Amino acid sequence: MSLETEIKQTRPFQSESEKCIVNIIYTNNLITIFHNKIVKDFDISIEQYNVLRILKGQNGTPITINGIIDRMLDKMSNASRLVDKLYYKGLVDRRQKETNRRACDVTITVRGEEVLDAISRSLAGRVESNLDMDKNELEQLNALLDKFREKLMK
Amino acid sequence: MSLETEIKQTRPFQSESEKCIVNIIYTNNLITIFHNKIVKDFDISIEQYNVLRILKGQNGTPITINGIIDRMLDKMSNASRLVDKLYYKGLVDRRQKETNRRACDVTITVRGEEVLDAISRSLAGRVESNLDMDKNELEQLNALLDKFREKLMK
DNA sequence: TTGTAAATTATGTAAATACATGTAACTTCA
DNA sequence: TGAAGTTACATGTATTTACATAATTTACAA
Repeated sequence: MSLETEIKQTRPFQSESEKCIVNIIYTNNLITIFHNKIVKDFDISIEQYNVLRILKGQNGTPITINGIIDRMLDKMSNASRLVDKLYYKGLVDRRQKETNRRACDVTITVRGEEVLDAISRSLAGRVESNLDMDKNELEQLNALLDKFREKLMK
Repeated sequence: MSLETEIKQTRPFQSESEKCIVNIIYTNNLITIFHNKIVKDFDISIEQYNVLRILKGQNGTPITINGIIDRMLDKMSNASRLVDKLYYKGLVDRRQKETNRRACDVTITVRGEEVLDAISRSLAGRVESNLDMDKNELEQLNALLDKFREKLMK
């Protein structure tokens, strides 16, 4: 089904680039819907899940709130409060740095890793396994998205 | 700059499809940031802008709230209240249908069209004009996104 | 040292959102 | 006809978000 049909758009897109933008937004929304369904079962939000992923990626090295913001996909959220909520759920640790008492060190807890792994397994099973596209095609899609962003930021 | 570098991810992605998902989310966020900047000047939100676009696409034919929801990219939002806000800004008209008094007919006002056109011009100037990619590449990107969604929904 | 600016995070607040529920209008079918 | 179920939208409410501002610590220049 074409994008125009899916979003029930009557008029054609004015340009291929306009269509690209709408296409990315729409595809992202689909992904979000899938992700939402999955993380809801684990009682955290997508943003909280992303923070856990960042912490796991640190391999034990602590990271500050600013470091988290740097690595967040959606910089709009309030990292302080996201960490706050994860902290009260026992999924992350947070302590003042010694070298800089303004900053704080955040790490993922064992419990946090368990939850993250469970979510990742669930995601892999229910989303990524569906994506039986050629590796070539996926690489091409990634390359084109990279180029798209590069042009957009220029 | 590679996606891994941009989001400062240390570990490599586990699969090309995982990378695709993150890539789409990240690219969408960039688009959102651009769009946000632009519509803010016009004192409406992105969601409200999308509703105006849908109404404009109707070419004068009224549409119900359910019709709007059907066509919305992000079905999560509350269409009633979006229309409400646009109504109080004088950008849309809303009246009870005669054939079905539960339903309501929504149309864009002249003022609404003016605002929409101004935003579209601004977007075209500041976003789409940057996208000087080959038409071929854009078409390919669109096709790959279409396929991606198709697989995801399967 | 001391005053001023910058960095880092936390908090206050208004608005937006998600989700559940309410309400009125319509449909169906015995 | 009229009770039960459905549809279409509005509203209530708890949570989240965006944005501004505060609070604390650090850096640095005079």
